[in-house]
Amino acid sequence: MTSSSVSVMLVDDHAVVRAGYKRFIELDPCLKVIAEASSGEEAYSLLDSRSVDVIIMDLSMPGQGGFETLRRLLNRFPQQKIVIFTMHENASIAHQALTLGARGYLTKSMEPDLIVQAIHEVMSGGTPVAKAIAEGLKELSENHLPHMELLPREFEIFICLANGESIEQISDKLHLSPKTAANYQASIRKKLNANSTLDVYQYAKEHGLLSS
Amino acid sequence: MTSSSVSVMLVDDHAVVRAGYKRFIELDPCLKVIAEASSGEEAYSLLDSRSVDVIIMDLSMPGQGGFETLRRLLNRFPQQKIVIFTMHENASIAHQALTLGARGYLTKSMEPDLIVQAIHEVMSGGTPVAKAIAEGLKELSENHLPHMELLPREFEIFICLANGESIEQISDKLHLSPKTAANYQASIRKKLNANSTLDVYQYAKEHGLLSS
DNA sequence: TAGGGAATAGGAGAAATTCCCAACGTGGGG
DNA sequence: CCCCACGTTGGGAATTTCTCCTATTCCCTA
Repeated sequence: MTSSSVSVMLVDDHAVVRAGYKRFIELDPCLKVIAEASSGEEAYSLLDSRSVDVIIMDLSMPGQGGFETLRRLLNRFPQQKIVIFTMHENASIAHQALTLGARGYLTKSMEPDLIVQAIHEVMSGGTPVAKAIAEGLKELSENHLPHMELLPREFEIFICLANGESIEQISDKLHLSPKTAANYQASIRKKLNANSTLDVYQYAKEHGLLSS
Repeated sequence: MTSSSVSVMLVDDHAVVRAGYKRFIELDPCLKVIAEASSGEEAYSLLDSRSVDVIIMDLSMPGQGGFETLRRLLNRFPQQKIVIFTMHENASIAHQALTLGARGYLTKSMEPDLIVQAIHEVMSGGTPVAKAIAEGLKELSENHLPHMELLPREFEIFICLANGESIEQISDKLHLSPKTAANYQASIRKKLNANSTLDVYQYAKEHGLLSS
């Protein structure tokens, strides 16, 4: 069971959105929103003067963004419970956030009462993750990321593709028949579960595989 | 018509966010939120049974997206006052929305009380636009970027493409023949001087036109 | 009321993609 | 030493997608 009173800080750059959280969170008498911040920097300095049990934080914020904020907060306050609450329905992003130390990953499309529930879960040591995201995370299975099973040449061509090079440019550069390059592209897409050039690009980007 | 009482409908896919609007809007006794919808389709059907003075609508929504919703609503109810309220701080997007017939363009980073003020402005025939956006619009009319000469429909599809949606997804979402969507893609690529999906994506990214 | 621009979509040919399969080398295990 | 497994390379054929052109419809405006 949870403690009698849980203090919460909201971090979101949109005042209107914070008001939305707040309304739902305060429906639960155990929860108290005792601070709000509209940026990572603000959250950071607020924590100097008062501590809170849980921080609910958006990822898309002006300034140095959500990830950097998360990193800094946890660097200074390693035990701080921080739950991400964002519009990004993306398992790779969630994975990154959780790897950095977030204690939960909720999305704005969730039913509001699940948010309250999630706060209690965090307080009792759990790591609430939005259902759709949890499924995505499972698929990703860290040890066996899709791009790990690309053959050497496939990987090489994958990087070219992710950098926006065309089949023709690649086949030219690597002295391959355009056919071969196209065949590689097909098998790469299959292994990465990508249906388009953009998917390939985004896969690479999400996994930090881009040269640029 | 004096604003003794103004009826408002909120359209946003995030319940939590709607709660935020609502709290602020209802601080003004003249304004009454009499309906909420979480999608364009829902808004559309709600309007069959009741009319409202002003619709406050987000642009990023699942299903048929904000632009398509705007287009359809105004097609059916040409006089309907619709104000966009979104996180997109981008003048190009605002320009498109206003061209389609939106009566205002507000952003979620605005001071909440300005939203209330903007509703009154719309009721008296004005077109409230977030300050930063208004400045951006001015600049846009002075410069001339390739994407400015995309037709409304082209622009809409361009945004979809830049977000990685396939021709099939787009034609499905917008109720177009795949042929039509493909044709749009061709003319978009021509106008933007892009040769691939990735080029389109990168153009959008460089100009801050992406949803994510 | 005629004209023009926008939206929609079909057709034909070109291009890209996919899937299947074949050839070739190389290196390690029998 | 030989053979086989596997990575690499690409051809062929069927399929899908893309491009360019054209046509239709609708709506707005002069």
